[in-house]
This record gives sequence, structure tokens and C-alpha cells, in this order.
Amino acid sequence: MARRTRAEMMDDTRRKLIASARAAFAEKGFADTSMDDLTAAVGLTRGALYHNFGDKKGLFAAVVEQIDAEMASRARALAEAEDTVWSALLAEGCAYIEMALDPEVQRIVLRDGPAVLGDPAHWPSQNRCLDATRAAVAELRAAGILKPVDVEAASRLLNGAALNAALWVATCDDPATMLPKAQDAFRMLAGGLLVD
Amino acid sequence: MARRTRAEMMDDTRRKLIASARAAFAEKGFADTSMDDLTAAVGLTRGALYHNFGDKKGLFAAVVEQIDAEMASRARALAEAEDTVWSALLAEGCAYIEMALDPEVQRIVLRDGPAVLGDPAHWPSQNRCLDATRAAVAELRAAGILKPVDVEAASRLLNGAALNAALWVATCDDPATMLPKAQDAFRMLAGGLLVD
DNA sequence: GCTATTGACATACGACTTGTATGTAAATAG
DNA sequence: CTATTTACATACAAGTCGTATGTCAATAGC
Repeated sequence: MARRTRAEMMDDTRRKLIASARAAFAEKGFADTSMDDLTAAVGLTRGALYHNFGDKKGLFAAVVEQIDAEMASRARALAEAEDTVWSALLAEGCAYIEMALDPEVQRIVLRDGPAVLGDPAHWPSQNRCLDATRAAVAELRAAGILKPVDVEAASRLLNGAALNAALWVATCDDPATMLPKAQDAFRMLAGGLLVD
Repeated sequence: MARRTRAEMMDDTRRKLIASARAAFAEKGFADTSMDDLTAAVGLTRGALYHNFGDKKGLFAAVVEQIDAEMASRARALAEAEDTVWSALLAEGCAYIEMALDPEVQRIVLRDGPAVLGDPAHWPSQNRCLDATRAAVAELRAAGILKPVDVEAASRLLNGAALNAALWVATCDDPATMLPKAQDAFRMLAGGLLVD
């Protein structure tokens, strides 16, 4: 078993590169990260990088994909713990706000992501968090719990509100006390969608 | 009057550089814009650029400042045409959504801006659109028209919702029909802040 | 009105970076 | 056991940014 097959070696290489890139991108940002440094940090060269990911953006996209999957997984877990679709939607939004406090999420997904990869809605990872929100909104609309609002529009607005709230909380003076206020405001706003 | 004073020459140089940069950044984005091309397009060199703006980010910041001021001015004009503070707030948000349809605003302010300059809340231009929203929310809160929500949090959420809605509308298949839906959804969400 | 100095740029230079083209050694195929 | 493909490393060319230096016109001082 000491003998490694080629596929195993490549997977290992990819994992190492993604991990190194994730740390570097989070700390220095996309533009200020050198691929020479990034690869050397795990004992490789840019040759491995271009072979596995095509270019710098390709590696960045892989990192975003990984983080995005983790976020969606966490949001889903929290939403499933709720007992109504409505409370699940609120929980998702609040979870999103919390997760965006993570410096890695902020810098890589929220700040550099759009500039490097374009609008999140067109990412291959499809911004899974948005997908979850859309599903919940669609179900609530069908059940007549929400006012006759466009599902896509409402999902976008809810996610956007949560996202920006998170960015603000993360960069304000006192995140600990502002987080609950932001989440309160989010629930209040979302309540505007409910039928009277 | 053919004789130009030095201050006039500098102002003219700055205007030319900002105009050229605005076009280049909007079309190719910050990262893919060369300062050599940018300056040569108006008959200058990078020397003028570094002398007047310090570095590439400095010029970018000046462009953002200009666009931001234009947006705030327009939003203010629309808001003042309304007869209540509440409708003015809604009008501002809807105006924001519309303005974000402009490719220049999208690429420079919304996409590249945060990546290059960091969180908009910390920009020198202070994101004037947000300021207007905050002022309106504060007034409505004081008048008891809104539920007891944190002013800063609510302002952030409203602006974030509008912003993301705009990004979505701008990149969707049929912006013309989606714009009113997004604005409807925005008004509905904002209604969640009103006392019952 | 003449010189000295400052200001507004242009030019030249060095240090990096990215992407590609080529080389190479190991793993697989036949 | 040879041939070929794979998974990288190395070498190279092009382009970019920031700075250091040069230059000429505009102002200041006497």
C-alpha cells in the first residue's frame, strides 16, 4: 500500500494545492497571491498548478467551490433542525449572516469572488446557499404563506440582504453585539413577505 | 485666455485620466486594464498618473468617487420628488436597483470595487447611497413609523437587498420584465419594517 | 527683467508575475 | 520488455507595476 497509483497522487496534489491556495487567498487576497509562493509552500511548482487547474482562476474557482459546498452543507443542517419551512428560511438567512463572519468566506467568496469569477449566480457551484433559499421561498409561495411575490426576486433580495448585513457586521467595531441586531432586522424584513 | 495656469492644466489632466480610466475599467475591469494603455489613450504617460493619483488604486478610487457622487445625486433627486419619507425611502431603493443596471456601475462599483478598495462602508466616498438610506430610516424610526429596529442594521439590509437585486436583474435573461418584479419584492420586504 | 526654484509631467529601469513551451522520470499499456 | 502517456519541473518570453531620475515650463524673488 506504500505504492501509490497515479490517480491517488493527483488527488493528493490537488488537495494540497487547494489547501495552500485557500490559506493564501484568504490572507493576501487573489491579486496579491503569487503562484510560485503558493505552490512552493506545499513542495510543488507552478507546473503542477497549470496541469491540474489550467490557470490561476481555475485554482481560485476550485477553492470557492469547496467553501461554497461547506456553507451550503452547514446551512442545510441548520434549516433541517427547524420544524416549519418559514422558520427554516429564517434560520438559513441568519446562518448565512453568521458564516459570512468567517474571514475566509468574506475575502474569498464575498470580496474577491465576484471580481474574479463574475456574478455568483453564474458560478459553476451555482451559489448553493441561494438555491436553498429559492427552494424554501417557492414552497412557501405555493402554500400561500407568502404574498404573490416573484420567487426568484424574493430569493435574491433575501440573500442579498443577509450577505450585506454580514459584510457590515464583520467589519464594524463590535460584531458580537451587532450580529443579533442584524439578524433581528433580517427576520423583520423577511416578515414583509408574509400575508397579513 | 489661451495661456493656461498650472492648476488648470493639472485639473484638466486629472479629468482626462479619470475619464479614460472610467471607460477602461468599465470595459475590461481593474485587473485587465493596463496603465500604459489608459494614459496613452489621452496622450499622457504613467508619469502623470503616479504624480496625480499615487498608484493604480488611487486612480480607481477617484473613478469610484465620481460614480458614487453621481448615483447619490440622482437618488436624492428622486427621493425629494416624493411627498413622504417612507415613499422616499422606497423610491431610493428602487432607484438604486435601476442604477445598478448601468454596466459602469456594475463592473466598477459593485464588482471590482470591493475587491480593490475593501468594504464599501469604509470608502472615503462613504457610499453616499447608504447614507441617504440611513437618514431616512432614522427619521422614520424616530417618528415611530418603523418597528424598533436597529437603524444601521436595517439600512444595511435594505441597501444590500437592493444591490443584489440589481445584480441579478442586470445579469438575468430578461431585465426589462424582471426589474419591476424586483422592485415589487423590494417594497414588500421593506414593508416588513413598518409597525402593524 | 533676470535668475532660482518648484511643479508637472516623461523616460528609464528593476523586480515580479503569469502563461507557455519544453524537458523528464515514473507509471501504465501492449 | 518496449512504447506511450501522465504528472509534474524547468526554462523562457511577454507584460505590468512602482520608482528613480531627467526635463522643461511656470512661478517667485529681487
